[in-house]
Amino acid sequence: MPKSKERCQEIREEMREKILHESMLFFARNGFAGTKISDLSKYIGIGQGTIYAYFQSKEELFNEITKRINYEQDVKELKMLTMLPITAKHKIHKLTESIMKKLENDENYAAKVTLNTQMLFEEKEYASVDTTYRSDLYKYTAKIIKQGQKEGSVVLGNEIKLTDYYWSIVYLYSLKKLFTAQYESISIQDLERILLKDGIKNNA
Amino acid sequence: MPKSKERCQEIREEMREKILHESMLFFARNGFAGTKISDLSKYIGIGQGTIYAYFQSKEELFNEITKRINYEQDVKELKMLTMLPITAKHKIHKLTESIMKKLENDENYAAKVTLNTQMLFEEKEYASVDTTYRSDLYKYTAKIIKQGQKEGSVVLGNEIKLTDYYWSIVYLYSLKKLFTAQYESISIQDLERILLKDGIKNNA
Amino acid sequence: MPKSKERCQEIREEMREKILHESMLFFARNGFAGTKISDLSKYIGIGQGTIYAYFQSKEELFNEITKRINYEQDVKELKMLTMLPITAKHKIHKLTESIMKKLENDENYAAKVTLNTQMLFEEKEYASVDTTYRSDLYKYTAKIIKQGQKEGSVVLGNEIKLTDYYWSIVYLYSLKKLFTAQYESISIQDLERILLKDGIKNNA
Amino acid sequence: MPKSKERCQEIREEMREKILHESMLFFARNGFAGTKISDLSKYIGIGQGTIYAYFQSKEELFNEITKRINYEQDVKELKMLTMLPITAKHKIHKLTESIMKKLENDENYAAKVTLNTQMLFEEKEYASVDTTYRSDLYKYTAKIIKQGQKEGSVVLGNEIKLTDYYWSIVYLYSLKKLFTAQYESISIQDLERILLKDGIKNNA
DNA sequence: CATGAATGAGTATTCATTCAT
DNA sequence: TATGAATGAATACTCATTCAT
Repeated sequence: MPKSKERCQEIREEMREKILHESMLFFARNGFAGTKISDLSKYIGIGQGTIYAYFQSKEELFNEITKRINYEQDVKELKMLTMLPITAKHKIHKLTESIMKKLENDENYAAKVTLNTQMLFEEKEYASVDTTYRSDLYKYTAKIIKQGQKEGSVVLGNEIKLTDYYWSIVYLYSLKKLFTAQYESISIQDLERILLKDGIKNNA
Repeated sequence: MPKSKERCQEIREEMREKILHESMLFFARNGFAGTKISDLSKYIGIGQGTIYAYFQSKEELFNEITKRINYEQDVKELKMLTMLPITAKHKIHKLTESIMKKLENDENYAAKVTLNTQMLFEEKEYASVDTTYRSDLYKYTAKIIKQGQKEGSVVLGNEIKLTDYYWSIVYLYSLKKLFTAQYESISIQDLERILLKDGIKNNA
Repeated sequence: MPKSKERCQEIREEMREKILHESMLFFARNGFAGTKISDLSKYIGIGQGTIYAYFQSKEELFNEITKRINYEQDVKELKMLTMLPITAKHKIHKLTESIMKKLENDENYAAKVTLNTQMLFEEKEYASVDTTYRSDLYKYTAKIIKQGQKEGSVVLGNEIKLTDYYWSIVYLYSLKKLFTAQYESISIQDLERILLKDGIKNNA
Repeated sequence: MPKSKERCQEIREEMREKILHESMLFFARNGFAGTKISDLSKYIGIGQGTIYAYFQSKEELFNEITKRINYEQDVKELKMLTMLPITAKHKIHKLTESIMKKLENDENYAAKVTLNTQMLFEEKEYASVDTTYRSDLYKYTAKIIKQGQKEGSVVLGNEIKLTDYYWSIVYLYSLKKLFTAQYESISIQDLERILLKDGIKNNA
């Protein structure tokens, strides 16, 4: 009995995870308004009512998902990268490589990024856009850019704008991966070039 | 009577244009599912019924809009640019300049581009994505890229992929213009860098 | 000027008549709820607004029409027939003949009868059904039936019920005329037989 | 689970039947255009949405109902009657009696007949009016009439026209039953007289 | 005065949410 | 607890009525 209670809790948690997980992709593909609960539940393979056993409303589910999109791990990685005693060019290469790998292998990475973009476009206050994770991700990227500009390997210009440019392209290719059938990623070099001065060696 | 009949036709055409024009922006901002006819008609400043006097359904209106998004002018310009006896680098600079100017001044340019992107993501055959205008735009851009690669001013790589990369970023900044309050465009140099090898002089 | 005023009045009256006349048939065919003003006006060959220049509302038009359905002439004829010094059998024959002729030749007779029937079926008080004209028509018909029953030529039974039976069949064939493409009327004998005892000679 | 699935199917079928059944009467009373889904659902005692869980549209529901109006049982009965080794007069009496009884006791009989009439009047091809059931019902009735004419008990005249006449009156009294508050049926003799020569004994 | 485009109240239909099983 | 049928508020669409021309 006591064990079953725990087990029960576990099962609940599992189902909740499942819903959250599957919904992320579905919402990312169809948007909030374009997602019908009936379709979503069919997609997940559960009854419509089940969703409401775990979430109060479609909106709560969506919010929960977007909350989930946490870049903790990403931020942590990036932070460490920032502090490494290597050239900015090298850091940018590492970062880009890591992003492209995730985009390639982690299906949810694209959904995560896409939803994040969607949120920005919802009728929420645009001011509050700079949620923590984002500002952190940006902060560290900007730091690297600044370092690179000093070192002469990164193009000149406002580092925040360049940061935004760089990440926007990551968003863009997340969208592409999510929506286009025969997705073909850009190369690491192409993405790097957003920031790096194009030495002859890069593409030679 | 005969004159008034013509005039009547004219007025009808004007209203149709008005609806089409205003709806484009609204749909671009809110998406198809996210657009309510009641809101849209209020936004346009007409009665709900009026919309149905010109279009059979919300869907038809949307389709009509997307059909409207024609890049004829853009394609024509680009075609002429392609054939000019100047360096690819110069052509790319001209093209980029022209795009940025449109993005800055023509509100509908962003909507056009955004809707086009949305269309790509609808549940249509992804195969048929390469609608004419697009393929034309791509065709000429690719030509310039090829020229540039020969001339040594453009980065190496598959010219179609590079073309897609370049235009994708135009889409991206159209989205940004449409949806973000304090939109700040990238610089011409930033966009050029997608294609051009970065000579030291560019950003110095 | 004074003449033009009269003429104007005349023209107005003509148009009103036209609308009333054409609408009768249209309403008879489609019912009140099934009639759209847009369709009706197209059918009449005038603008929608014109109808509202003569009638306050769709309902007023309909009411005006039903008011118009006056059986004055019919009642007068029947009254005279009733008082004629001839056998009931003869009277019934004459009446039946007259009805069949009208049904055959007067297009509006069928519409008139049909609308009258429709009115009975509307959510009006069923009690008030016995509008004057009707009660008059019924009164005189019943009188003839009574006479016939005394004379032995008419079937036995409640004379009101028989009256209703007889006229109902007139309604029925009005409907048929109005709605069926290849309308074929019943014969005078068939209708008479509702009331008359069938002498061998009748159909021999 | 397996049992519950069957049961579920059963329940679905029941609801569908219920909607179909109740709607028949409502449509018969109010016509297609005159029937609002909101009113209908209130009348049935279900939510508006429920109707759409079983039928795609108001029109489909209406069509389904009219399809439902099957006279199979009636046709079967009549067919058997036709083949009985008795006089046509007797057959007509039996048929008439049976009809009057149904009209009296089966509320849906009137609705069935009324809707059938309404269908005839819809903008369908009038040529295709002779749907199977009807032609069967007519075929057998005509047969009896023919027999009666040979036997001398039935009035002369085209048997199809007489058949139509006879059934039209059944329609008529179905309408009356459905729509008039104090419905009073005609007598069996009155209906028989449409076909039978009036022997003195009949009404004596 | 006649018109038909524009309007918005009214009606059909959809879909988030509830609830009996 | 999971389900999916039922619900009705929200939304798409229609049509009687108005009004500028």
